[in-house]
Amino acid sequence: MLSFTEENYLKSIIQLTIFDDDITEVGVNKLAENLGVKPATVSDMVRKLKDKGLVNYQRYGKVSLTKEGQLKGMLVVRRHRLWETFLQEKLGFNWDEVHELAEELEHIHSKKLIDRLDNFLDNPSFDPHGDAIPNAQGEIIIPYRKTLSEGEDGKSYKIVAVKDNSPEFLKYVNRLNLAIGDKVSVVSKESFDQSMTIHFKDENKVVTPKFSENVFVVCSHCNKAKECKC
Amino acid sequence: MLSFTEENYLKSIIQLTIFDDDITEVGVNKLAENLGVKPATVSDMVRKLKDKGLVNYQRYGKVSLTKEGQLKGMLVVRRHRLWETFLQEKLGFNWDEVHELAEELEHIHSKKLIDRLDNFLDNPSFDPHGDAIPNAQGEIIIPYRKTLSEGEDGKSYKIVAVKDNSPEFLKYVNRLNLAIGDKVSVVSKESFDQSMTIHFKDENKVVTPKFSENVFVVCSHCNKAKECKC
DNA sequence: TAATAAAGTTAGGCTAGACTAACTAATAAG
DNA sequence: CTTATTAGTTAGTCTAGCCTAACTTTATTA
Ligand SMILES: [Mn+2]
Ligand SMILES: [Mn+2]
Ligand SMILES: [Mn+2]
Ligand SMILES: [Mn+2]
Repeated sequence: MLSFTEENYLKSIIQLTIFDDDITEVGVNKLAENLGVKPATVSDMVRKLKDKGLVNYQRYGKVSLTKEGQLKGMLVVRRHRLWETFLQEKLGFNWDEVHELAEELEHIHSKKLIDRLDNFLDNPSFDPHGDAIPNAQGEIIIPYRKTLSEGEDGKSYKIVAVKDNSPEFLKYVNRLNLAIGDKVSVVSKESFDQSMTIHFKDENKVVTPKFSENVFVVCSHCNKAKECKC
Repeated sequence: MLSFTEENYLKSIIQLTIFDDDITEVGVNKLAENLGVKPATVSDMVRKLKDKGLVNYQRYGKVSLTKEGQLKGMLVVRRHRLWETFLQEKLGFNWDEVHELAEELEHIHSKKLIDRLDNFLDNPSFDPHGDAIPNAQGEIIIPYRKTLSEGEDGKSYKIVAVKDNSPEFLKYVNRLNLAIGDKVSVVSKESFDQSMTIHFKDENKVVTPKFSENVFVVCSHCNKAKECKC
């Protein structure tokens, strides 16, 4: 049975590799920063995880997940995202509140509990932030999405997810009166500073790249990001 | 913020004092046994809890809860019993499975979460084992109950709770085909070994004191344990 | 290619929460 | 009232997970 800490390491490695544009390995310093600990601490732990067969690693090398490490990590992600969904769907929490609570709930191990929760929620495919929920086998299908910042002038998009999950960002999205599923069209892009004018709900608004780079979209007509010929 | 361990100590002290026939203090050895650790460990921790103002204690003395310790402990009990209720009511777990899971869930602190859970469950008064659920202020009303072993010949009772919460005991109750809310009448008591013949669902069955001492009942007519004149 | 910077490791130390072994205080029995 | 028993404490040790400071390896850049 893995400790909270070990699970958080695996989850962090997943975020920095599998979930980050198909990079397959990550350095100790980056991992340390992501986990909010010092590199020295990660050095130790990563050796421990290697001894347990959860990561591939050798001195001065990069870290990646083994098959088993990935499975265990994905199950943490599964629990996290199912609890987030529960908190929003059943207890009425806002999408900017669920992450923090899920950080605790994700460490409750019972497979039976989590599979029943899944069922209770009608086997959701996505969490409140639009992120895919891994299945009970730890498999995940991440649909291809692009960021709003990649959008083209005049085209219409549907918001499917957000990259940044911080309460600050999510509350800003709330204030803009936008949510997952909403449609926005790109009016114009300013090449000087990457600011963008977008149109939604009968209004034009200017957003910074900090916003548009953190919003995932697909074509509002064909629901695709790649290979859209609309 | 209290650690898991500290919370477990407070909960344990509650169980051994407030919930155990109004005894008000408990010794280090008993506490150690209840927590599954050695007395030396408890000696240390109890001093720490005293320094934090959560227990009354002095060297070689007994341990009891301060006002604050009792409040904090009762909130753990509240969380425990609400999660047990959730697991049974919403996720369809059996009453013999919920305790173990609640042991983990009870340590998730968010007040907002637990109050919303309470609301989601329609503010239940009792958990799956018939135990009262403390309110958000840590107050609890424990109705007066007697054990089936105290029952009188020929009288009819309603099962309101169980004392032993172990899966073994609860599964035995299941096999007897009994549950909270069921009516049983006492046919006869054997003074030699305290065995009891009880009648329910058109059947007579003999039960040992190990059973009858762990089942709480009230009069099936007036719903009282004390002052019943039926 | 040599110097410098960045990345990563090691050694030693800290705290929480557990343990064992040896001790001391309180209580019960004779 | 003295002794034996039980209850409780202390000292020292261990592990997990963190830290800092000093060091080493790898990568970058002149
Ligand atoms: Mn999250
Ligand atoms: Mn999420
Ligand atoms: Mn319980
Ligand atoms: Mn219970």
